[in-house]
Amino acid sequence: MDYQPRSIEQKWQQQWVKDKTYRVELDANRPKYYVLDMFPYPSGAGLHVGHPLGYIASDIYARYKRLRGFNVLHPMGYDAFGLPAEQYAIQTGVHPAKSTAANINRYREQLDNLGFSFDWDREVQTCDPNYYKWTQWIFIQLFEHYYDQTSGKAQPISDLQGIFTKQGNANVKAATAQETIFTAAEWQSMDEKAQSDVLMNYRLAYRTVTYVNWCEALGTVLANDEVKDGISERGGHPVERRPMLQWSLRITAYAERLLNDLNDLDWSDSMKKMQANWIGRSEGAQLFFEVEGSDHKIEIFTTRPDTIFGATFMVLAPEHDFVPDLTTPEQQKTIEEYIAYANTRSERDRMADVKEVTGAFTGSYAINPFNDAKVPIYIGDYVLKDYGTGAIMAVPSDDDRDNAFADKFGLEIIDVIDKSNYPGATRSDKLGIMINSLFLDGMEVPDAIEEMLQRIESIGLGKRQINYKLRDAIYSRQRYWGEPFPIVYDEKGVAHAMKLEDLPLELPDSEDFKPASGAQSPLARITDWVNLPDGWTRETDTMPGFAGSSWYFLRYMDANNSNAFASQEAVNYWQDVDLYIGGTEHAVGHLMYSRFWHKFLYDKGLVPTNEPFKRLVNQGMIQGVIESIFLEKKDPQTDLRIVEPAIAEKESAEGKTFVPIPVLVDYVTEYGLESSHLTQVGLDQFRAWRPEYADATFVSKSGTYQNGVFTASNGGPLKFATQSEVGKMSKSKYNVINPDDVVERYGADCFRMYEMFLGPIEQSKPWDTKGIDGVSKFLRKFWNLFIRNDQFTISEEAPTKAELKILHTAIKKVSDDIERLSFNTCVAAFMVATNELTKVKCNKRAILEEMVLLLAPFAVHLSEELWQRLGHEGSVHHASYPVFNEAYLKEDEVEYPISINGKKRATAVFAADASKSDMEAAAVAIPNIQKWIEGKTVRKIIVVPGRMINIVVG
RNA sequence: GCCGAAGUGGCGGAAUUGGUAGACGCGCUGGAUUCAAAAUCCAGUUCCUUCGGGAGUGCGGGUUCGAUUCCCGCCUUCGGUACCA
Repeated sequence: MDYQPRSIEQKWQQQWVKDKTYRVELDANRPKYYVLDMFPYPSGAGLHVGHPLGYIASDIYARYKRLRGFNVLHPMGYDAFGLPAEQYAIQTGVHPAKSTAANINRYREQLDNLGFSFDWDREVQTCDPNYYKWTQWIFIQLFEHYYDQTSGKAQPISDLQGIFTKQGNANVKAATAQETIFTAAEWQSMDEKAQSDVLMNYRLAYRTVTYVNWCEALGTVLANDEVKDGISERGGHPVERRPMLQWSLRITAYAERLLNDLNDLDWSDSMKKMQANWIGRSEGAQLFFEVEGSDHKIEIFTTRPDTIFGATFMVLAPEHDFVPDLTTPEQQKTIEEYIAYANTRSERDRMADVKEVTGAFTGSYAINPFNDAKVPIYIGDYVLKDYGTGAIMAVPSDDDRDNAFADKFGLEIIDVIDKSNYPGATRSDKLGIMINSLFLDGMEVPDAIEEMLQRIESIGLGKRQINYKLRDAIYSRQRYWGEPFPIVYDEKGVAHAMKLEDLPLELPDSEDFKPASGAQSPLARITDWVNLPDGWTRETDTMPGFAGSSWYFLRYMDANNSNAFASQEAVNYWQDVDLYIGGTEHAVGHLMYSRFWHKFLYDKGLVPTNEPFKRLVNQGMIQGVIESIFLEKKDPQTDLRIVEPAIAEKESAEGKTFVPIPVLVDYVTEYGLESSHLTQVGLDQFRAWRPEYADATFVSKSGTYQNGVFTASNGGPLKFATQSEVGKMSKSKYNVINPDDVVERYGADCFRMYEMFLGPIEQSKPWDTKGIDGVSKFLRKFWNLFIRNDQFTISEEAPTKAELKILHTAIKKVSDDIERLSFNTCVAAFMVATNELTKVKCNKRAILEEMVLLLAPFAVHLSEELWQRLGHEGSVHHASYPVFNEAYLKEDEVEYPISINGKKRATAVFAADASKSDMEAAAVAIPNIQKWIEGKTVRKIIVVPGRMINIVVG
């Protein structure tokens, strides 16, 4: 009766589906627990062994909580709208709906293979109209609300219209782009279009012209978090800044709450820091500089009002509205040339040479409000249009960039801070004593900042202000495969939200999904869909990838509800996510947007909690080994074997350099692979293919490779040498390992436990099958505890004290470690217990039954099989967790390590209740210890009961 | 540059509150079993050693009876971020 994982696993997987074992219902009598995984984007490549790492961890935790009596919500779904499916469609002509459905099926098979306890009745797919109906609905809610700073929450736009009609906007404190103040009479005299334009400045979902990240290759705009290093995160295409009419979400209205509420979350510090950095709060002053000979007042933001006497010039962003007016005729040409130059620079170019400052003089001068000094006004692209006010006062003495700019243009530098008391302080540190600053002279910098803030406010020059790096989220995509906007425009171009009863607005089925050149969405070409009666038209952009994922965790609570995004009963019961497991790559995108939407729904009273994810854990990546092979040759001169690493070149500032490869291994024999598993990736370099990609043929300068034989063009013997490095698992590196293959060979229980055994869940580590045999051996050993003479045999005898100790040590260790998500040490604890039980030949029900329960969250199939063989009717996964009893761990005697000056020299066994003085005396008497004390004075003896004894001699 | 995390045997890693450093597993060595191999089982496995002992958790210092753990200063690696005024 050998352990046969595959047949056991298939049997139970089918049984669980039949019995709906993992179905979960709202049950007000039981406490809830919500364990969530970040749902996957179903890509064409399928799951590799890295994906399930987090899913296994969350599954173990969910099962543990279930055994502990919680009503556990543990769902799964698919983030199914988005760019990759569409890119694939464009390349192959396969409709995204088709390829997405096929990918989802494949993911489901792979997931099912691993024995997860998901309640599939709650599955969501973001591309399903029944789902995105509510994505559209939430968007409409955002559209129909504004952020009222007085009440500190979102309020209906209709309220705002009421206020405007009665009193204008002067007293409204709101997150808005509206600058002009109007009276009630003025509001009433506006036509519908004008009123709608004003309201747009208040709505949480609004449409306006903004500078956006335009990606020509993808034919769409991207959100800030979808752009990395000036290129698109998806595909790596160049991105440029461009003004376009776009939908945006006013996430900045929630910046302060998004920042403050991080404090109460059980997230890693680094994750909180990442979000805090992204929000980027800074305190300072907003103030105005007058311009000589002009009515314009330049508004600036500064965190260093103390340095204003050192402000020797000003810099505006090249796109700043005042630039044309401030440019003098003499400087016209220079400025135009500079703006043209700035426009040609892509984001990537700009980032590539950050150290290089560029700019141009407008010819105009501003007046320093505190000393009436005339300071020249420049433009420069190191000043960003959309941060602060797009204009700065430049203080070259205390800011590195301003300093570089002053150097380049030969501008005056006035020292205003004496840093001599602070050696090592850098230019931008807020340290030192004010000089050359009239009334500030002699003050410390922090005091000077406060003094200036007060003066600025008291003379009405400006006010204190808080600025955020966080920008509003650009919400339009000029793509096909996304949620259509539930927005229609009337003949005057006024945007109207669709009514709930008309939702979902389904994505029209079209084969014409390629992005258009220019900024037109593919939907714009489906004219009979776009054009409505009476000259009304539909919005043709679609929503971005983060739309559907910003609220999916709420839908799981009541996934099939057609009257609401989820019933209030369900939302009030399930509340929020207790444990959320997923990758760090979503640190600022998905996690920020979800928190924003959740807070908005909270303001509306639609969800009971202020934050969606109480505890967040980021699982590490499982990396692959990237194996490269080099040709090994004989050097004709020295007759030594050499490796020619023609491809191992490094590009650096000095040009290309070649790196010698130290490894000399005959790949073919060493790894037992066949040479047909090689493919050429460079002149003399090959990559090790997995068997499923076989059939390589190539011709190179060095020779010809065909049918597994390499013939060198210059004759001579050839071998392969390999070099390996650790990196991301990716199809292009031929290092993807499919979990199905591992499961086929070792079983799903072994795969699950091995992934956990690899190391801490939060750590990244390379996949390495070397250790899997250890886990496989353990499972067989555990199974064998139940087998005597090839028969399933269980003894009803009462357990011994020693056996109970083994069991309860395991119960304590495993449950403590599960609580702190330390699954690798859980597996070790199971191994220890199993080894010990094997040693004492224990097959008693009283012990093994509890062990099966303990193991159930990990080896989900094996434990179910054993549970049944032990004679139980229901599923082990609906049983209850073993109860730990401290009494079984109590020892009569304790072994103490005895140290001399902190170094262990001997051990001694004492009764558990031995007194300190007895132990001291006995310890000193031990011969081995005597030897060390001899000729020295015992100064002190420290006895930590139950722990150790330390003798201090001198 | 800034922010964050981490450096422990041949390898993955353990040590939860400052208390026996190296649990557990892989690998390796020796043995049993076998015609033989696989599998299994048993023993050993941080390094050095004159076999008394000595050294040892990235490096240098400090606090402590006692430091992988706390403090100060460095080094390295990996993530994040980047003209944010």
